[in-house]
Amino acid sequence: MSTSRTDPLTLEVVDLIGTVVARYHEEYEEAAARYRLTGAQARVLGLLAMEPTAMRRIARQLKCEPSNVTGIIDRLEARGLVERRPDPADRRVKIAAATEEGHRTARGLRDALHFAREPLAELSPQERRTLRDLLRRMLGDVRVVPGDVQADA
Amino acid sequence: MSTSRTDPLTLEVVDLIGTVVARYHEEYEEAAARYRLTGAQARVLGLLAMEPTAMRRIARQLKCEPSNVTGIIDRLEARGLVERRPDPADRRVKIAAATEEGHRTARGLRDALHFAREPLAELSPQERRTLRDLLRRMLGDVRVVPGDVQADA
DNA sequence: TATTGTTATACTCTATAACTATA
DNA sequence: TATAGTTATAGAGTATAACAATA
Repeated sequence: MSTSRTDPLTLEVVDLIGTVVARYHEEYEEAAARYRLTGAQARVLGLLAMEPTAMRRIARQLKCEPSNVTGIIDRLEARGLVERRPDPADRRVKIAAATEEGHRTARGLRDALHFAREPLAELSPQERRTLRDLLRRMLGDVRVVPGDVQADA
Repeated sequence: MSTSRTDPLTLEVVDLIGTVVARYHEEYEEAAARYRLTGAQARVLGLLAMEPTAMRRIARQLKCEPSNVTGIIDRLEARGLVERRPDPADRRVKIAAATEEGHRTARGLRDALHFAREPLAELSPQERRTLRDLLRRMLGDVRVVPGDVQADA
């Protein structure tokens, strides 16, 4: 399989994707830094701005150990961006939720992500559709949309 | 500028790119872990497998402070994957280079990166060309190819 | 017993500042 | 004096193991 590994065209596309990945991260870290957040903190805040989430579930979404989430939430909570709430249904679980200020920060963070807009603005709607379709096929198309549905675990 | 920010098509493309970025990183970390390397170590080893490089330059390419490179190279050197050589031209600089085993590891690492091949294999040559052109335009086309030419500093 | 979140510990990456040896 | 690499230090993310509270 994959006779294409050394094919120049494939290599160039791979290289371009690498560039996209690199630029995406630069911009993400930059935007986070503007709010004095680390990448991990910004990522978690973004999650919580979508939906209050139990610690365990945050760990799954971050693909890290639950013990790490404690510290990240601690730091966000110390800055008033997040709060821990008890789960009425199960007294073992704690649900982390963005505060009002947390939501404001998450909004600002999202707006600061130039990458999401500027480069794509170069492309016409038709071209964006083409890009979308190619990316979909590249990713196998089996994209579970938002909620993540704990397809992990 | 950017009236497209809330346009569903653009949002979907942005989301797809986010998925590409996430998958790319997962695979990278996974491949590195298979060789008991951290992401940073794998990245540096990859660099050095291309070309022996002075400490300062490694820092620029990693976009981190030079002091951090010392530790990363220390750990790679302790495992026999990298060695430090003096620069005949300037006795202040040290040049890090991959050892034979370092080159072998870098090769294995590269081969382990399925992402580079599998997903692209789904696309026909014509589609890959289209994807290449779209990505090029998206990235502004001003891509300085490999060598990095210390376009930073 | 099993699970949730936490604590304790250790390692790596990161930035900052001060140091050394060259230049 | 300026630069290359290092050391020292501190903060953050990470994994592992052990623990309390709850299920």
